[in-house]
Amino acid sequence: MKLATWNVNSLKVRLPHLLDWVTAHQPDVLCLQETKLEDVNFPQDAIVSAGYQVAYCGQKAYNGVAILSRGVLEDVVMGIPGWEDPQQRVIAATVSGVRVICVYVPNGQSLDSDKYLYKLAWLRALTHYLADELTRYPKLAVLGDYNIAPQDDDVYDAVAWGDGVLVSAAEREAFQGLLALGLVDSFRLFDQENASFTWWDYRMAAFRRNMGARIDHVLLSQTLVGLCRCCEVDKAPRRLERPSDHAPVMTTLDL
DNA sequence: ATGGCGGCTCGCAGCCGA
Repeated sequence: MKLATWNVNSLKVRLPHLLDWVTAHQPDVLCLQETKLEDVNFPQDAIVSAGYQVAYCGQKAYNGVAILSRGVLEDVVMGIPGWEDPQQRVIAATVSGVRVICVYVPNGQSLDSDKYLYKLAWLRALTHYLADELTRYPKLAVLGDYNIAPQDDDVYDAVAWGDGVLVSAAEREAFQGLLALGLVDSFRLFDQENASFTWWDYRMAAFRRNMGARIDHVLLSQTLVGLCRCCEVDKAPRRLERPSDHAPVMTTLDL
């Protein structure tokens, strides 16, 4: 079973890239973030024609998440149950007995912003949600754009990056709190190239210079860790014309 | 690195992303 996540930064603009990519890589499950579409505008027909079932929850201009699946999507849940959030950032579904949760963690903007406080509160709510989900689903995968680079080697230059969003101590503690639940960063189960990133700023030729950050992650419960065969970032779509600023991350399970 | 890009909108300027 191939599980993938991709922040597409507008599904309307990136739909051709998405259709090419699923044809080339044939993921069984693909989690999308930043669809930036109201549900009435979701390109359901094109995705169904590509052979996928899809569940989505979006809004105008910002945020929006979706799960595409080759197999039947069951028990779809939107948002973090019991935690009111006007922003559409979470969707969950069960596929072949695997509980898949797609997350788009808030960016936070800057450490002195209200958006940063929202990010930290949001991460606390997510942590409680995932703790509960782990008691219900031994096979749990949490994929998405976490907007956190967990370690210094997950950014191109930790000194230059300083103590901003993506790397601040409180955000990294929140990420460690997810791992403390028993979730594992599947990327780090395997040898990886140095300076492996999933996001590069559009500005300053950041991709060409590999000035990026690893902020998109596939976390697995212990049961799935034992079945995990590989995890890789596919940088190819970032080289296309009008790319998303994020690359897809793909984790393969022996299922 | 934060002007510089690229998405969005009660659009042509400003907000947001990361």
